[in-house]
Amino acid sequence: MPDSHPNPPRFREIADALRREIHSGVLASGDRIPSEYQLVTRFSTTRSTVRKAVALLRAEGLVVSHQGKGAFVRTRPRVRLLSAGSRHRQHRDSGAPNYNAEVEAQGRHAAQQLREVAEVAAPDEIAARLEIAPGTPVIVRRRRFTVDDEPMQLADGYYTTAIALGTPIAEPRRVKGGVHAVLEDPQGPIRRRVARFVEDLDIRMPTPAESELLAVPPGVPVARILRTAYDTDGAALEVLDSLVPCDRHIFRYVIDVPACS
Amino acid sequence: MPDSHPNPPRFREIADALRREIHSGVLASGDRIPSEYQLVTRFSTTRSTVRKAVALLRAEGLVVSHQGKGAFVRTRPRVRLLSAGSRHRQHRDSGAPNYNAEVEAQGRHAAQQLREVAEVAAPDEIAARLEIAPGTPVIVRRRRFTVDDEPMQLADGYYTTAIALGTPIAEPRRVKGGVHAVLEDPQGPIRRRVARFVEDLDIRMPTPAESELLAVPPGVPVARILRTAYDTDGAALEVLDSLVPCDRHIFRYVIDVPACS
DNA sequence: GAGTGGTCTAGACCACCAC
DNA sequence: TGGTGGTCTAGACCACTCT
Repeated sequence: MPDSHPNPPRFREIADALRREIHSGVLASGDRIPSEYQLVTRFSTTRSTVRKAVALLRAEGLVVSHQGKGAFVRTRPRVRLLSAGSRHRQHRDSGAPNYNAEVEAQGRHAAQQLREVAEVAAPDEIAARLEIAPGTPVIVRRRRFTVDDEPMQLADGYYTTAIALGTPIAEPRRVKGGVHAVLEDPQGPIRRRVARFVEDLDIRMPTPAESELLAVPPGVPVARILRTAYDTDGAALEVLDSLVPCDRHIFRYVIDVPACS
Repeated sequence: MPDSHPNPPRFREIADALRREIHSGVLASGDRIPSEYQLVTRFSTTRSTVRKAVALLRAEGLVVSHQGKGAFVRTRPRVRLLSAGSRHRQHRDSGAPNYNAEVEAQGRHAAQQLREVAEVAAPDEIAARLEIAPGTPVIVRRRRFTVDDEPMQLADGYYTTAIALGTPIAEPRRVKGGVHAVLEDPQGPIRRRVARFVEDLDIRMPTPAESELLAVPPGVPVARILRTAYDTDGAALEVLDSLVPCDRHIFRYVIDVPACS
């Protein structure tokens, strides 16, 4: 006797019921949700229907499932990513200013790997921001940040050859004091002051390749951040192209309003 | 003769093939992708398998499907949301500084509706930022922003009664010149200067209720932004709680680095 | 080996759309 | 009316995990 599917469809009702239990705390972070067969009997339906309900929750980032073990309510330990001009110099000893310091301040262990230093043709978006022609050779430093051994961020720094060649920035090893220290070193060859950052955030779902690199479960968006650093004359010094999983971060921006109109 | 499913599963291969066609331009923005039955014959599989492949693309935000019509490659017309302290005063005549001005500058029509002005008990997150006890009565102004009649943002502004009562902020109508003008009006009762904003972005998948309010298709993340405005003494003046669909916006932050260390 | 989630087939009915 | 996507059932085999 198929009384058919009224509004809302069955799988949605099941997902709603589970979502309520998660938000109300009946199912806490890390708990295993009932197995598919348990849900089949509880809601008296078939397995594909409960699977569709669980898939919805997975797409919302509320649960993760592991073959052979079960489906679990996600935990979201998060790191705050802070962008604040006024604190930039205090923390610039890491390659990505603020990042390491922020993480350590939250009692966790931050690390970064230098994946590659190379000379490449500038991609369009990078070239536009560095104010050079697309395809011009540029230096790229590709890094990967981890927190407690979990991948947290991919960050590629781009520099014009005019700035980077002949400096530690173009060398395939870590830069003592960080790249910004080299840019600003009053005794160094560059001697420019970072006066402004412009950050563009594009938030979307990851491609399969990206979700593998960052080990993000399905249903978790990523932020693609293009941060351009300018000197006091308004010339672009660096473009940082980074990719961060949104479930592992909270973004915080501090914006000071000048007194003059 | 079931030769079973090798690595990668069938539905993933199908999704990959379609994704390549979308990214390579074979299927352009707005194009209809092949119907499910066409895909069934093309990949010689069953309908549920191709449906699962299309569901993946939908979850990635690459396609939207309409019952009875087909599935289409998504178009993403976007508005830039700019947060820059230095331009704040130039644009503050709208309720949400910068927003209207930014949109109009991009040649589109921005509008806002005042959904409600009410006195409510302060939610925890709001209370913490306003530096008052949770549950204390506060004034909330709930607004909805549209661009070319499409919902683009929900923005609820919270104010302490100490600040708002007896001012236009607590009145259920639009505030001439915007709320910030009232806060800063040198002839008005408040006379505080907005000196700093702190924005916290939490990016996640929407709840079903939220996706309905904002008319976001599945597979599109939302940003929940809590922006606190502080005066020159560091006292909180306003907390703006907003929700924006990420596929309709690009976020831009301009951060000025002070000269002194 | 029992239990779990992952994938797939085969077929059905429904709701919506365009002709 | 025929085509489209949306939902559901019933049953199968696989891969993984735990005991």
